[in-house]
Amino acid sequence: MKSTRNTTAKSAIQLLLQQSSVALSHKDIQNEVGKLCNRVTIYRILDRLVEEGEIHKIINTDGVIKYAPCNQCESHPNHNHDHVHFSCVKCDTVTCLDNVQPSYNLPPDYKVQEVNFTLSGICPNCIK
Amino acid sequence: MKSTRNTTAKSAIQLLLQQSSVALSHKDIQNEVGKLCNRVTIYRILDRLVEEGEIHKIINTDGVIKYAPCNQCESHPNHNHDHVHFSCVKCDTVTCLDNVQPSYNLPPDYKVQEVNFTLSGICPNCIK
DNA sequence: TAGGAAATGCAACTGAATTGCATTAGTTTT
DNA sequence: AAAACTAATGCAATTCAGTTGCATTTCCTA
Repeated sequence: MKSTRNTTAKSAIQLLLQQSSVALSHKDIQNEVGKLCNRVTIYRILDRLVEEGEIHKIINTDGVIKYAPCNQCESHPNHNHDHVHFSCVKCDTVTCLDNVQPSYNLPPDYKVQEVNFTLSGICPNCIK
Repeated sequence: MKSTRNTTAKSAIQLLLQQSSVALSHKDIQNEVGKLCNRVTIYRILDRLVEEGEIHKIINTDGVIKYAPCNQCESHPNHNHDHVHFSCVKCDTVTCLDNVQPSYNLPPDYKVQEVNFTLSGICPNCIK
């Protein structure tokens, strides 16, 4: 059986994501961890964390992939990620709005597995 | 003043999109038009069509960019693209659900400019 | 139909992401 | 505590999507 290990790089990246108020891209993380580990390793660690359900992937409206921790995963074992993300065009940050759940009425015969809902505009920090 | 011209390649691509029931990626279009025009030209034509408001861009959940015509643009001059897109994981097609408009309750001080709402799962064609 | 500008083709370039493989470092077992 | 197993890492090379510069072509209009 395949196991997963706790390495220093993995722990550092996981902590980084948990302490960040916004979602981080691969490049953000690379800038932050510096020479702690290789560029390629960051890709692989992020894949692993997604696989393990520790973080989730967000595709921003500009196509850039960002990552954020799954805040509600502990409390909800069968968690889904159907909350709203907000992408600020001014400060270029992506935030998880964990409490905002969108509603919609689909035609019959569509079976939804995942939801990806991103709003873009001006965030409260930038609107002032 | 800058004008825009109707070239054979542009017309062909526009027709292709209008006649397609699903959104098309750059690669889809390239396969379809064959040697009619260059790879780079397709990129530039798609940019132009988006600019002109003839088509809109959809970022799929896997990060692939797809394009679809703006069906309601003629009737709604100040149209927005806040309808739902459905991405089928089985047949890998993206469809515009023009009539499905999501609703959500944002915290105050968020100013929304654009909406990007993509559901993924199994489409009616594949569920049978 | 002639002139000016938009559009195209081609080649080169950029940057993000992936792959293969040798090496390193967690984890488990004795 | 040392050995052994294998996940994880680093590095170099590669792939792929998308962009840019520039010479040439094609469209439009005056």
